[in-house]
Amino acid sequence: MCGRTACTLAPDDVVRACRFQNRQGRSQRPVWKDAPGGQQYYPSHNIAPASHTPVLLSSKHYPGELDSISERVVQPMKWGLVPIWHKGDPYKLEYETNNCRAEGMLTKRTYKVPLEKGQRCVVLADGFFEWKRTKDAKQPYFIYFPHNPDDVKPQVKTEVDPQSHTEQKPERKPDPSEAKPELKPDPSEFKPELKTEIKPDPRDMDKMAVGQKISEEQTGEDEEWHGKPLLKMAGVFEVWHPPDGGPPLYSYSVITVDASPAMSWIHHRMPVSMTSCMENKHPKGPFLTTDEEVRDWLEFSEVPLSKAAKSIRPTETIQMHMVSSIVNNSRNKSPECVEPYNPKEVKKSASSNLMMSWLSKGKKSTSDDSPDAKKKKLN
DNA sequence: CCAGACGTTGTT
DNA sequence: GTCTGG
DNA sequence: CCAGACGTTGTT
DNA sequence: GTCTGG
Repeated sequence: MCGRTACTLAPDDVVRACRFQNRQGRSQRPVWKDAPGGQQYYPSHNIAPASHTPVLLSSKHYPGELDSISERVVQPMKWGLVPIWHKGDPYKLEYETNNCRAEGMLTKRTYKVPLEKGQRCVVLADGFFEWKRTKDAKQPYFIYFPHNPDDVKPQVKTEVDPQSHTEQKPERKPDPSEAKPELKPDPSEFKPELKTEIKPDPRDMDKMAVGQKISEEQTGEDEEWHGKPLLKMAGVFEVWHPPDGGPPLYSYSVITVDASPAMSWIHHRMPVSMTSCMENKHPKGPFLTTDEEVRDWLEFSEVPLSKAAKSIRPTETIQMHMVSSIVNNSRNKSPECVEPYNPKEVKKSASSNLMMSWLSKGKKSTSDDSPDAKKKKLN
């Protein structure tokens, strides 16, 4: 499934990473548009549903306003689709709409209605998290688009080994749980960490500025994006109008399918990820020089829903690695959330154990609202 | 006709 | 067990 | 998705 | 707003 993501690029870099060929065959970047209600996108290594995150859509949804600037728009939208008929607080949905099952998206009211209005979008992220559940533990993984998709394309092999596609980094050995998911329960023991720690203020993360001084127009020749490629997930969005006549709320759902072999050993569902990209400066020659998957999903007026829906399928073009369980708590925004995690080096001091046992028996009163006493440092 | 739902996940 | 908040 | 709450009164 | 169940 897809219930947690990371997205750390500043708005400027998000649109740079979304370069595309426009209808004239020229390189163009989308135009950034803030959410109409003023909700902010906060770059973060740990993003939970209900947050506003960048979403790519056709500028034909803004006729006469943005479609003359660029063919595409990136706009923050709320994760968790709010149906157009919803009453009450849009942040208190009575149903789960973070994901949309592809199998039923053309019949279920909540998704059929926006899809038939052409409200297809592409959700942008560094990657997403998935928790592999074993007997008594759950191990989080970070899943993302590979730097060199060529190396990830499923090779034609006679022997079917799901794990053969999962390891793209030669310098990193497969982790133990990857070796034999069925027979070998994850050996890493995870002490349920009672971290109440909060790494505050996601706003101070725009230090990933890329040295670009040339500010081209969206329509000129555009520089190539040299940073990490963004993961692009098929989505559906809705526009909800509050009864008081305030600004509309844009929200989205990530479309999911049954997991491909590359992922099914972790989880049985996965988001629909676009495999095409534009970075083609590969030593072995060009591979994918267009982003026609993205185009087909976004261009609702040129590609009918019936055709676009057929391109919905699981992908093998992904990479993944174990991450620390500090990602479990969505209040932890540390970069460590996405860093490769090595279960071998379990760093936990005896003092922290003593501290934890001391904490666990010295509490449990009635109303625990003391915001102090929890200034404990991670690790 | 009106009333009420409108969704996903994982687990058993 | 189930809902809310992040 | 996971973590954490899940409640009320009256008094300061 | 639109579909399903009664």
